[in-house]
Amino acid sequence: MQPQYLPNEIEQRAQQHWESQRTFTAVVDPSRPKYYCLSMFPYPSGKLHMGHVRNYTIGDVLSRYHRMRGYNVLQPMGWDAFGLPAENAAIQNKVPPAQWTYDNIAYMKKQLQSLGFAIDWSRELATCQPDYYKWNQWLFLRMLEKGIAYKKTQVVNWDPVDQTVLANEQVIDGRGWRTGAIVEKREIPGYYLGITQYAEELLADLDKLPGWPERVRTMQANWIGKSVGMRFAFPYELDGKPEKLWVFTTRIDTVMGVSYCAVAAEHPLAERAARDNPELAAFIEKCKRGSVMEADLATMEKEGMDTGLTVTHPLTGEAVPVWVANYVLMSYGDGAVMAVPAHDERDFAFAQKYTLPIKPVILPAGWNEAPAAVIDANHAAPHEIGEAPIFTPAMQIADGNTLLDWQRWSDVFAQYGVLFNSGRYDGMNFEQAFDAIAADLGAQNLGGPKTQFRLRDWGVSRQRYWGCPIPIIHCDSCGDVPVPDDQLPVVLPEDCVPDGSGNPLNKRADFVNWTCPKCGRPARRETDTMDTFVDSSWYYARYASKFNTTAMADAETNYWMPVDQYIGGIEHAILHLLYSRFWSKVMRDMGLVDYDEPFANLLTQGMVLNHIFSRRTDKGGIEYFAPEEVELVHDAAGKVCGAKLLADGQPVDFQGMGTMSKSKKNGVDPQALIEQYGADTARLFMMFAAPPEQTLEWSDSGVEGAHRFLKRLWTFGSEFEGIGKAPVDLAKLAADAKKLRHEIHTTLKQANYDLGRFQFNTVVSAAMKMLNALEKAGKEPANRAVIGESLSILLRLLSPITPHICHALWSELGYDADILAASWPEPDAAALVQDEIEMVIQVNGKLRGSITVARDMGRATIEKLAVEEPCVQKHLEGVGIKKVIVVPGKLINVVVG
RNA sequence: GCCGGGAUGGCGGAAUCGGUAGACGCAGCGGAUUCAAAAUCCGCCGCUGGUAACAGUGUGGGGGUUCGAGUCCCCCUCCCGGCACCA
Repeated sequence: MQPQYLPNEIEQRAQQHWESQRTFTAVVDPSRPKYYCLSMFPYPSGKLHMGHVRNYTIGDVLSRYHRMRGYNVLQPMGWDAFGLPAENAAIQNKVPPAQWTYDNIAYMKKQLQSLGFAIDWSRELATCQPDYYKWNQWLFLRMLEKGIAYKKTQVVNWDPVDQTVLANEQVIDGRGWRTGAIVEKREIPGYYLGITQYAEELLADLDKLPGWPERVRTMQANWIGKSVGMRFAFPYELDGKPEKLWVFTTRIDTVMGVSYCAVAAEHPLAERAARDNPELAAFIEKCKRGSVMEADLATMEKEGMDTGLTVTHPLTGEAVPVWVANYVLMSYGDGAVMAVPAHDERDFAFAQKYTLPIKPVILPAGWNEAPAAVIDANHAAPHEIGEAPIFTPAMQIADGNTLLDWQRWSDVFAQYGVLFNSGRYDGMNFEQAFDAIAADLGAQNLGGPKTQFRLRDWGVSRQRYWGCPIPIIHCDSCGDVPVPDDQLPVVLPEDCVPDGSGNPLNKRADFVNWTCPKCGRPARRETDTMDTFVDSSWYYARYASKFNTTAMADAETNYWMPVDQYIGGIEHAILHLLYSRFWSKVMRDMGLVDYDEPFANLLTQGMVLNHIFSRRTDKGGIEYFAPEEVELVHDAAGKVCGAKLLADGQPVDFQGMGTMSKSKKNGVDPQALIEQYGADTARLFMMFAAPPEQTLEWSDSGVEGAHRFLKRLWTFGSEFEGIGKAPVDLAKLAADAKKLRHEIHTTLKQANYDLGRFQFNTVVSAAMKMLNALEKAGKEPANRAVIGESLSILLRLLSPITPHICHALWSELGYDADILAASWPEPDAAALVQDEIEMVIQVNGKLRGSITVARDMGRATIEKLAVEEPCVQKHLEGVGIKKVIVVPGKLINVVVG
């Protein structure tokens, strides 16, 4: 047996073995439980990075582990092949996105194969292939028929220089990334999918997903954002006609504290008011500038302007002024809100900025009389910042010289409680007020209770080339006509080269000019393509029906689905996972599949981070630099404070740590690592670095150690060639052999527990501990029986993580032919028991010593022995023993004083 | 800004139910081997004081609960992920 560890040779041989045996080809087998293990498919960006290695190694460990436990395992792989980076590459290199994408797939597939993943490559798919996206189009048409898909206007980022729609990612500080032009919002028509029709089920079914991390379910529930409240109207008259301003609130109990209403800039009332108010028109224009991103809107300075119009409070009949506010979103609810400054932080700040009245209407808890006065912020000087008063029942609230502090104000006023200042609703609690006000509003036909969701419908139209064509034909006489099923797929031409100025499909006469399927006259084909989240919303189901050319899903889909273990980055916690859940439910309701939820168990991998460096371009755009092109500059404390580009020595901006990605050029390619140390070392190192769910800052220090361990394992194993064939007699063992066996089995017990909770880093340390123990134990014949058993445990335990070396050692040492066919090791209960146990002694919770006691020693004896120890006696001077706490098998705490 | 998560030696991390903080590695230091180096092997390794025994101190910061807190509760800081057209 070769005494040297030669990873390249070992790995090639193992991979050839698996390929020739078709080991990982999955077939339906009802006699075994199935285990569908799926890692999120990659975008073919060019090369793998460490985030991929982490993701796919986790999936592979779980696949191989379950296979050894007797499951029928499917682990497929494919490519999320449509998307923006291919168009960016085309702009830069003038290569068609299709060619760039297929080249990348070929390269990355080779990389994945060299890592030895147990993948069924026969089911490989790429979402840019017509036989895949045909079914996107087909299901889209079914949704259109059912009213789940529909058309309305959408707001997009518009670059006025390039005359093109920009993705949020392409907007840097409100400017186009290439042109530096200030981005505008623009309304254009687009298709939407009615995910809100499923909001209730998507929320309720989170309870059916106990195998998902709690945090992901919480994030999804918050995103769906169910709120029960009141939708009601403020009546008004405009241009001689009676109208209603509809708003939604979850705090109808504060309605008597309304001091104004705020509407979005796009609200019809705002636009009407701007007609004869140039100043307001200018303000509305200003609101419409800038990006459409919620994060931008939320961090914006809250601004507003009085429209001069008023509406009528539905319960008091008082006139309520209407303001336009940049923080009100047209896309949420009715695009208008009632404002109660006394009980809402945003309204509170807004009211002080524009000196609007603040009227508390909820009596603070513990108060039994109303505050002495209602605050009148008109008397305040809102721009002077000072200390807010602490309120007492007897105190005058109005303070002419103070800008009130919300923190302190809300300590008193923001909670739920009993109403005051509210006329006939005084003295009611939330529920009573809700019911009474609902009745009063209902009687006037001005609204009532409503459940509202934060979730919005899913806009799927993209004004981009490299995506799945939306199968619609626009006819002047027939309107928007769906492409007939027998003409699907609408195939995307693969030879276009985008240049950054809009969708090149618009310039392709052979694509655009078509005939109307209804009337046969000349018509235009839709050139918008679908959001790439559509592609990734059902690929997991297609792996199962991969070979079916006549149906989207079939019986095999229902055999493999749902995915038993889904593994992917935490960044997908909301969008991708929610869209996939929605899409599954739509497919179910159309009778295509029989499951409610696509992913039974979810493991969310933490991001692999690396340094991000960038520089502003002359035009105001942004350019990124790879960490290896850059030299770090440290401050006195050794912290990174800046960086220089090696090429020109000029400074670049350090943007902190962030997820490895193509667009930020901070990915680390595993290729060099694999070539130098082998795939097993790369896999072992990645699993050892941190537990899977944890964020990981990239560093290659420690790779040497992982490699060293594998070398030691090989060297140790090479001295025991054929040991697997030797008879094992565990009946009579010497004391040190018994001790070794105890150590191996307790370590195995811990490792199996850790595998069950996906903590692979400690499984690796368990394997290291086992090897340490074996090396220490001595190789004399007396120990050989235990060494033979231990090595078989160690190799099986480690094989999901480092399959190649374990495959080779397993057969060289003479165990069965294929380690993948071996059973998973379980600890022997007899080896776990110990006759003596060490217990720790504390005095007042401080560690002072330890004693060794017999396994079955009684509590009283242990207490007595412990107290007699010199390390305890030392601390008894001048004090008495109050009590003694004994934690069986662990510690004794003597409390003195 | 909102939602979710995180912070433990010089570094990555461990500590399962509130019970020995620092497992297992990396780096470092000392030694063996070697003509020498690499590789390998042995030993030390939180911080402060001490030759040592030992003592004090220590899990982002502040407060609390407890015989006992990295772990539970309250407040704060910083970092990461998401915020609907990056995927």
